[in-house]
Amino acid sequence: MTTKNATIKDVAREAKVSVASVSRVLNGMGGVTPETQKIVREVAARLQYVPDNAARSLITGRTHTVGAVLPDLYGEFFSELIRGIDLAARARGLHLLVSSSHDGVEAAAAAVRAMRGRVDGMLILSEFVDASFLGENLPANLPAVLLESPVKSTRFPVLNIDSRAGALAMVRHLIEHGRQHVAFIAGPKSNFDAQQRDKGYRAAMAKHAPDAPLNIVAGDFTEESGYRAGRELIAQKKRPDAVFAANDMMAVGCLYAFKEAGIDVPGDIALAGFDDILIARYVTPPLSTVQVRIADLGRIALERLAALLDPTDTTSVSMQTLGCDIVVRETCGANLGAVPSPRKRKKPPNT
Amino acid sequence: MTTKNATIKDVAREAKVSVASVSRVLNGMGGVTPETQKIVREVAARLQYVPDNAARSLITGRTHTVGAVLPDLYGEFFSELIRGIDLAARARGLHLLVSSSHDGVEAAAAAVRAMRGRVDGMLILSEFVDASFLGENLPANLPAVLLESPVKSTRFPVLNIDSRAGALAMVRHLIEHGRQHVAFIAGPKSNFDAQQRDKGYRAAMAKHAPDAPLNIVAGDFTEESGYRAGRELIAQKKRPDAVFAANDMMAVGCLYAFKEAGIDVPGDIALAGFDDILIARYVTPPLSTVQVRIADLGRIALERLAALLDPTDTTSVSMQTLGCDIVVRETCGANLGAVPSPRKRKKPPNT
DNA sequence: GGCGCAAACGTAAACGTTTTCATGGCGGGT
DNA sequence: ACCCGCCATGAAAACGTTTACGTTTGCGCC
Repeated sequence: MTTKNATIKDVAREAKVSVASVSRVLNGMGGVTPETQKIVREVAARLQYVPDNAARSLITGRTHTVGAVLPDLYGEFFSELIRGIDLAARARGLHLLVSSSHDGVEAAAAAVRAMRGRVDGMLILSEFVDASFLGENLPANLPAVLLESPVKSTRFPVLNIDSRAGALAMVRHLIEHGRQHVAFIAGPKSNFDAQQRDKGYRAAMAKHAPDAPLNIVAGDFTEESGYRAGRELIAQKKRPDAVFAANDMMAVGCLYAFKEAGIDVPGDIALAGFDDILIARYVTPPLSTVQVRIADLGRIALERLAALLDPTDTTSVSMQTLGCDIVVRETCGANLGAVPSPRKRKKPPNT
Repeated sequence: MTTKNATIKDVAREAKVSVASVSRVLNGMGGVTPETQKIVREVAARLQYVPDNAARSLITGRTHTVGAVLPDLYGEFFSELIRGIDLAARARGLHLLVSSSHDGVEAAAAAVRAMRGRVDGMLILSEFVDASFLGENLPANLPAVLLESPVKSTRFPVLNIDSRAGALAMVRHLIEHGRQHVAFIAGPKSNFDAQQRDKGYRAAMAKHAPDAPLNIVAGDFTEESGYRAGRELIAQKKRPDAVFAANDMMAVGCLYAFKEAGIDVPGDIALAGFDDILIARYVTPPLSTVQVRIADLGRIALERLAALLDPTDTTSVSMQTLGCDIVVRETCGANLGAVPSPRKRKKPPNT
């Protein structure tokens, strides 16, 4: 009998009760005699009955699914993010519909629209999303949480990483450890995080090294651009004694440029990045950086969305910001006594 | 009017036609006058009508969604796999429901069952899945494709990475470049890939270095275990002149052990890993390894599943194996003239 | 002008649930 | 003994589609 899946009616017939009672039992609604419950459960198990989700959500209007709309996903950031979301979703009995890899505003809009009726709410991380985008594409009454977004909305919670504070802390740390001229390798102008990190750099310089000149070179988050930036910094007549890159990949590229030029890190120039990607611990010397708890970001985003979905929850829409921690390794020069040794990971990597 | 979404009936009423005609127009079934079509489309657009997926799939039995059940995956493998799947799914107008992070057979079973009625087919990658598991948990008639699985089934296509061949090629490569005693750091015994790599090592030794003894030390895919294995190998009275680790993380751990002991890599001992994780290029010296095209794995898996879903497609159920490429960097000692320089990545890392 | 046929269109059943409402039985309080 | 209310249960409506089938309409042809 693998040919047809059992329905609630089959269960009702076999158990000699009505479909209503079966539904009540299986949903734990009460109002059913223990004996009846027992029979129903037995029959359901025997027939391998599993409720049809389509029918269920047709009538209830709930899908128990949330959508995650992400940009072209690549690497650690997104795997960690999804991981955090997935874990939190599972804990709440929610399913996760992902839609990643859309690289333009059109693709993002299509992704959002296509989720209509499939999800109870959405998590959106996209640089293309602004207020008007949401107005046009998001179905009415569909809750959504925005990640890493500059939009200030009263309709949607926004969850951001406090990149600015992280950058500020790192630059201050460099200065407090004796560096005077801290240069900054910027990220793409259109990127929200890049902007925040730029602001953090400027704020730290203004506050803690008001006499030092700002020294900002362009970058685009790639290792290649970090390498170019590194060479550019070396060529300056007055070299900086510290470099803060807007992300780790650029810091790594910069590190290679310095190595190539025979510059000692951190002796001649200190270096720091942002993100704490896995590679950071493995370059030589290990890279000091700013850590973001990405899985937490995903988890919290999902929790906020879940709160929106829960009618009994009355927490108001708001904006929230997640702090980051600076991770002192060797390139920043503040940890010279450290002994390099194999690092333990919390979990085994997967094949 | 953000309060209620329009239904097909609203459209029918406004357009002064029946719901059947609206359905026909919107699904392009023909049998409708061009003028009527025009009116219907206009009204539908005006009301922002979007068909309800639940109702639709209730009646058609199709969800246009595929499920991906994955183990507790970390890092690159996960993100690349999802990436490949997602891209291919989008190309076919399919949605992707992911369920990862289940670490036991019970969790896997629950994940599979919960997809019942939500998906048209599933992609399953889990060490807990075998024939009896599928029989018990997979709903009848639900197509599925198994990834990285030892099961031989006539009901499901299986898609594997040819880890064995990759391992064999790498060990042969080491031997062909003058190494005699190649040691192997094994992975977890229960892991399918680890088993395959073990077999590849044995096969290569048997064929290309029949006189050399097998030298296998235990590991569990963690860096930590690689480090321990490295120390163990150093302590052997007759040290190997090459080490092949079953994955890159262990190779990295081993590399640290060798560095700590003042052993020159690849001068004294050559080293190679498996996976080509991002870190491999960044350790010093860069790690030679075996590359797996993970995104391709995901893409092909989805394509096979899509073929299963398409009733007009008659390709028969079968097993398929994906080759891997060896990546020669510096630790294997076959590329001594190489100049370290910043590597370009195809894509910028995110954030 | 009547007949038949095809095209356009409408009616209603069906999908598998949840949920409202009605019904019957039964126990307890007066 | 009677009535009231509660509890377990069942019947049926409702959710929004698709689609099989029936009905109308227009048209050509004898």
